[in-house]
Amino acid sequence: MKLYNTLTKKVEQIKPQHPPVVTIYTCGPTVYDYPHIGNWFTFLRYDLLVRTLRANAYEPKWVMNITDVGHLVSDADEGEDKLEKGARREHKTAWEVAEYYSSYFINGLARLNIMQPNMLPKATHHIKEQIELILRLEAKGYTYQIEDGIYFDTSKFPRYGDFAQLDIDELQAGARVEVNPEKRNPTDFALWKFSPKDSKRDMEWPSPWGTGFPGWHIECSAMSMKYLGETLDVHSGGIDHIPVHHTNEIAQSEAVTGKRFANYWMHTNHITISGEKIAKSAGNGLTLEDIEAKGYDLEVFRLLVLESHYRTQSTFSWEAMEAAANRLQDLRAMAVLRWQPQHGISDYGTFSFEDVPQEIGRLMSEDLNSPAALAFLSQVSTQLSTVLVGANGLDHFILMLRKIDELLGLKLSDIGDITPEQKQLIAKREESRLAKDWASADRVRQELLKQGVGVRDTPYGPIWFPERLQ
RNA sequence: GGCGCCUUGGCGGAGUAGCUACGCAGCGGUCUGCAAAACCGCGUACACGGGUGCAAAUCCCGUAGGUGCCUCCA
Repeated sequence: MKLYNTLTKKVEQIKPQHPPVVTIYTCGPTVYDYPHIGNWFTFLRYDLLVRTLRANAYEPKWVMNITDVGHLVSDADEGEDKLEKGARREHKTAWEVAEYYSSYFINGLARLNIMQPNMLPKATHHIKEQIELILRLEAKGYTYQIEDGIYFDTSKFPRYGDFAQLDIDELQAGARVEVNPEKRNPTDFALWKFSPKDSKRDMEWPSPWGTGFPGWHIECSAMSMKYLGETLDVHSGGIDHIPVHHTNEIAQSEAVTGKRFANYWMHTNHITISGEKIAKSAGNGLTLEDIEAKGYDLEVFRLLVLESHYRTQSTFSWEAMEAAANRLQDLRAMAVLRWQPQHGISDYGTFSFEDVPQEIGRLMSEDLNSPAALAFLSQVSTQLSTVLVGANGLDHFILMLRKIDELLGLKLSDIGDITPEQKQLIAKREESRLAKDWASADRVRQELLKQGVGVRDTPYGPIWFPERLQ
């Protein structure tokens, strides 16, 4: 399987260190507010990575952290802790805020049918590991202390700017923010921050240097190494993390171990709404609830995510959601053929049922080309709606649906049968049609439509399909 | 101001040298009692200007527009 590697700027064949296991570390959410659909885009894309690895007979070992402390309003280690800020906003403690949004997030993964990570470690549960890592850095001479904390001296790590192709001097020249004048280099970052002397934080811990809390970056190194070892197979995250967060992770991790931190870096691009990026400050941070309020299943949202490639900046709009909803209806109409074997289903034309998931897997294995996989699936769906031969292919058809779901997570094989009453209505309509009682037949069709069941008449008899209820 | 990226038909969106995906919407047709269903067909898309190649949407240079990061942020 191939994946674009930010480290080498090339699409590469994945070679895990200890096949079939593939270790994956993903930068998870900072749990201080509701995630917006842009956040969910990225998590759906990591899900595709894990599903595709599994389809390739790998065993992904996936760790996603939950940042519940220390992520400051500015990545440059300035400003407030987001958790503390969220606490003030909601008149709760930082602990309560973290708990609430962690649960919400984990629940959201399930709602979106995202594969459950093997572990979802929290930063606050790994303070000891973070302190130990800072001690090791200190022992190697990478740290220094100033008034507000312990910092990593990036000038001691010569490859610092390589990963993000940063020109450090240019960054300095172009910087628009004031850097802490005590820092030795503008790119230096906090490993441990001291609690302010005049106030008490909700979250703070003792450390060899004084009471305080860990810097944002150190948690990822500490937890990934604890659970997945010193060198990861794959590290994934949002494209915005390349210049600061991941650059810092690499610096502090490789400074400690002397080994490469991750062999493959996967970065997901962002989505825009009306040509603008999603940002809380822009007020366009739609949530899953907003999608459901418009009457769309979350599978529709997943299909929309699949329709674009993870490395291109893509667009969200309600028009696009509508298109995705129509497309999903087609796929569902194909899936429910399994409940209508009297019409017969079997292998056909260009592809056998066995070939279909294989082809989808092949396309996904080419740097997660989900748009191509969907294009293929749409062709299959179109052909299947007209080719109906014999009932002996039913088992293979159901297996095909399951395998497609394993790859794409669209839950096509989960769609159940209609009720016996609804089947009776369809039979009743057939009787009316035979009697040429069109008024009665149309009345029944209307009744079924209200229940979300559409019927189309074919040479093989009536075939029902899930109709969108709006 | 610095450093990147992008520009494909009405919309979304793949493809990255040679048979011009796919979906949505639209139009025309077939089937049908009818059909909102299904199927078939259509619109001659690759920002603009140069260049390299037998061949460019695909490579190179330039122009225009957009956008990302350097603040928040996936």
